[in-house]
Amino acid sequence: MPELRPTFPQGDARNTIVDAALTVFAAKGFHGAATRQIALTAGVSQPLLLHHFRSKEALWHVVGEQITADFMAFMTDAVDVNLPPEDAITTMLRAYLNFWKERPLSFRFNLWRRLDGLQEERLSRSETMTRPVVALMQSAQASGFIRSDLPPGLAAIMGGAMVQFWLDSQLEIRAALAVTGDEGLSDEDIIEHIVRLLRTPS
Amino acid sequence: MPELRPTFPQGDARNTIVDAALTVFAAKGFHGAATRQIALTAGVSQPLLLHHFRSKEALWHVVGEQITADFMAFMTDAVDVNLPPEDAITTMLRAYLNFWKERPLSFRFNLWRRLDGLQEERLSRSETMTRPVVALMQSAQASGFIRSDLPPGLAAIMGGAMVQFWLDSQLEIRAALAVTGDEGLSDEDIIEHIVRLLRTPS
DNA sequence: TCTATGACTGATCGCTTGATCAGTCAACAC
DNA sequence: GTGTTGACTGATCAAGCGATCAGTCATAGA
Repeated sequence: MPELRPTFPQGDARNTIVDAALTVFAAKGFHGAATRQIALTAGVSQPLLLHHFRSKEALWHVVGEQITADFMAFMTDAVDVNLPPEDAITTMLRAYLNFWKERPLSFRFNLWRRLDGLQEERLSRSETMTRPVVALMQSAQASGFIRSDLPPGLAAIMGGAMVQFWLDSQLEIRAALAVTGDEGLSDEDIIEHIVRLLRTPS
Repeated sequence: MPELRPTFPQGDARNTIVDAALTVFAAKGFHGAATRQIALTAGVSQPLLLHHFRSKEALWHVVGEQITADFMAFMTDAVDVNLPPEDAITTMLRAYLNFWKERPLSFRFNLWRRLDGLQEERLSRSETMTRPVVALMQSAQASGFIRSDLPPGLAAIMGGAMVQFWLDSQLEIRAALAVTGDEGLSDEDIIEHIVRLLRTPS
């Protein structure tokens, strides 16, 4: 017997909407995205979207929270603080890079979020995400691996800055490298270079 | 004799509108900003805004072009390639940092622009801005100042990435530094650290 | 079987948006 | 004067927006 209306399993429509929201928000930002377009992308009616989420703003918030949660879970899983410092740092940078690389929509959403979000929210989120990295740098410095003339907080930040920039501006960077004929750098090359900059000179 | 309508010198209203547009665009991005609010900020009527600029998009474009032009002029002025490598690089980083620091609105506008803009436009703009820096790094490397295991294009990019990140996330960075008690880093300290990372280890 | 709950939609509301238009007024050329 | 140009405004338009509401239908507990 044919069903006139597709019956989703519980919570399925909701997830579909969140996915569609990520797609549209990532492309156009909060103000550029229309709830109607998100609903269309998800294949549901626009009132349904507002049935599951109190408002457009609430939906935006849910998408962001999910990304943060995914990221934290992923990093917690990937980073092993018991590895020797070089491996621990390399692994962490690689995990960071891969997480966002595999989620270009989430990455772009986060860029929008940084501009739209409140300063305060931004700060607490950043602190949560930075604290374990700082601790890692600190112990790697104690063991002599990270150069001693660099405050560990700064080492964490600068490593992150360079990976972030590579993710954000890969096309531009390749253009800059092409000027001197240094094309074809891989993700792994970049990580190697970053670690070499941060470690104690031999 | 009192003038019922304030008579601006030629082009004055236009400039006032551009200034107001920078303020509102920087705060809310393209889609978040309303032409009425820009006009209100400028103290003129909204139709006047569209009299001077064909459309909201055209105004956005003019604001962006002006920022790019200002930046290029400023950097051309500030950078002296005839200085010894260390001074040249330090001067350049300092100029870059100061330019954006003194223009927080332009800085924020540029962040929006990177998300809204077309990939293609982004690429050509970036190349114009990066090329002289790469050349500088190249000559600084030839003289032995910049570490030889770093492609000059990458040195330029990583220096830029760290300054950019410092500008973009100063609050977060200070929070990260506070974890290990390394507060109170000045702009000058950051520049010193960046140069030390890039230079040939002694 | 009756009732209640909740996912879901079409129609529509009130508002804001970018843009247009008719018209005013000052400045300037002739 | 006369005419033209261009800066400028109030009124207004059509479109798009987020949100609401009445109503349908399937499910589940009594």
